[in-house]
Amino acid sequence: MSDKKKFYITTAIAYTSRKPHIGNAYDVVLADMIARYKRQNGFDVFFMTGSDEHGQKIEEYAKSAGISPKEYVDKVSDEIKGVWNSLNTSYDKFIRTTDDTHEKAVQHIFKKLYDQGDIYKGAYEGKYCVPCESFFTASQLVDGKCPDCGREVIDAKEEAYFLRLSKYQDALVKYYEENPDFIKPESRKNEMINNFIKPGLSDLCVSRSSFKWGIPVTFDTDHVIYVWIDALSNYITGIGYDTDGGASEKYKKYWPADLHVIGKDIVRFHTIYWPIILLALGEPLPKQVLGHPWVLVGDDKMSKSKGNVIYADELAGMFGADAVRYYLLSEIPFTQDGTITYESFINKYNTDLANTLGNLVNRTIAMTLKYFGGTVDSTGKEEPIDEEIKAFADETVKKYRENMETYHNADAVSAIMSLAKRSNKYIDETAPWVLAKNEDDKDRLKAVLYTLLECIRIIGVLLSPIMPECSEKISALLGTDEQLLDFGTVKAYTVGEAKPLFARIDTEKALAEIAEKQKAAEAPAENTVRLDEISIEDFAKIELRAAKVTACEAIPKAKKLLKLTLDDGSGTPRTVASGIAKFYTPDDLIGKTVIVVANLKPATLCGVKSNGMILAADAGEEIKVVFLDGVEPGSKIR
RNA sequence: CGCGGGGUGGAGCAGCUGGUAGCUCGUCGGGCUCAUAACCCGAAGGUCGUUGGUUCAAGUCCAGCCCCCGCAACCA
Repeated sequence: MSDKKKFYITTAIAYTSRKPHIGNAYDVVLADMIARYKRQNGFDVFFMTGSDEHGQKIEEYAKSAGISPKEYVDKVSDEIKGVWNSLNTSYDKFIRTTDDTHEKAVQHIFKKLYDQGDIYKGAYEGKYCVPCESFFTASQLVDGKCPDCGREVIDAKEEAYFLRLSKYQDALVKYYEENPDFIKPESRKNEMINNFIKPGLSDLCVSRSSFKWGIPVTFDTDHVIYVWIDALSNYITGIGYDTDGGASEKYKKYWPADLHVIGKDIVRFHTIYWPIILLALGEPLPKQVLGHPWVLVGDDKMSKSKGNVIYADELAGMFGADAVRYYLLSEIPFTQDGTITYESFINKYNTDLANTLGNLVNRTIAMTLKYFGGTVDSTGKEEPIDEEIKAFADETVKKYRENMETYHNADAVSAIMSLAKRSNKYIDETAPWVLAKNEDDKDRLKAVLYTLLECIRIIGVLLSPIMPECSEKISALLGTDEQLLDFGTVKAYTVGEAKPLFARIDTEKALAEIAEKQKAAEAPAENTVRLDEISIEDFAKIELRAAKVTACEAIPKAKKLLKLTLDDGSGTPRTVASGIAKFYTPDDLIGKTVIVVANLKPATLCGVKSNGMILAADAGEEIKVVFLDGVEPGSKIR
């Protein structure tokens, strides 16, 4: 029986639609750092991550891949594990929402909430257009009619199950008030309160009947349990929660979670829906939710279609897991989105890891070997300057701890690097190579090297949650695994052979290699994906006409939309909305002739009724409208 | 007036409860040679988006405005 304090930490479970990119991996690396830090500080840590494997999207992806959803998620789930493992993450459990135990537990949870009246069968009520088979809210209607086809709509309902959020609203607000640190960073809390709670919570739809790939509602098999209850529950089902009160020892020990580490995009689910589900179940609420920012590539969100995705396991393959962890943990700010590019990655690697840290260790070990055959102890002659660096080391440990406790990891890392820099400076100040020339200075030289070795040892220990491999290498080099952070704990050193910790990267060469690889990988990418063959008859169904832009204006509420008025030769002006406002001004377009898809089903965008679309090319980031010269409006195009 | 975040030396960021504007990279000059062409020192460079207010004192508090970025509005 251990009397260690427990610490239960989770990441968001990754959605198995496709292989996770480095932004998804940040979640797990961050959680892993915290888990390792807590372990190092004597906590009994349980660290869980996993994959979220249900939903319509997966059903569709599997279908287009020609395999069953289960086969599909098995594959992606393995990929996710592979990426997590490539980053040396120390999770204790990887839960999958297709695990039998999870599915059963979720069904029990759903049933329990239903039985006690927190979930009820209701209906989406709305306006329904029968020919279009679509639901609309009153606000979507145009003149009270179907915004798509303009026909009359009828009142209609679609059955679904709902969770009563309103019932627990007050309890939730109270929890926020009593636990001011529940949501981190603070700004996200304000967002939740202002955006969702203040206006009043409306009940949440927790089932779907439009797709099958999910956990069935036991007592109503037309319905499948929707993501909220399914995915969020993983945090308790994964450690053995049981609605019948027969929860496992593990559950009793670890719940409530001490920290949910998640991306900022799902803060709402973890700080409103999840607590309410728990309130309804009568279980304690998690102590804290950390909503971290995103990792962007350059200025952009990563996305496959932009071709700017960076994968963590590939980076780790090239430069090592530690380097990837180091970048993520030192370069991503606490509240704002961070950025990664190959250039910045390599730059950071070279300056911090190779130059500052690696070189410090290397030169110190080399001198210890050269001047003392590798063995040095604390009996050397001290001088006042030694006190300075010792004080600096103590200060570093303090700063590091403060920042680690509040998850300001970038600041914690920068404190460590400051000590490495201070140590490099100390070498310059003491000039060991000068001392080595004079036998009388031998004692002084010993003190200098001993001081450096102690600093390096401390650096190594501090780094262990951030770069576990590097930390181990350092302790192997120093021949000690002493974890105490007090300066002077280790009295004597016998060092190993000097080996660079991080080899410098030749930036240009590395970038060229990466570019090469990308080119090879990009060739068969989305741009060149071909659709199925169609017949000439199919093509003939599309009516393309030349049309002259007679008027054009921006749509006030829309950022991307322009409203065009076209002369298509029919005599009546045609209105079309087009998402090109970022690339064209109205003046650019007026008087020009474009190609319009004339028989496209009308739609309403931002309150503008659009009859057709104009043709434009995706030119990288830009969109270029296809213009025609010298063609009469109305001319047929084929 | 949909919601939220942000605008700090060339780039990327710190600056919590107000009192000499910091860090990393980059640039320029110098030093050293133990070390991975690494390390150390110095310098140049900021009206802290803008206007007004509170205060003995404001990036730091308040108000208005401008710009950027997310989300939402199903970019036909």
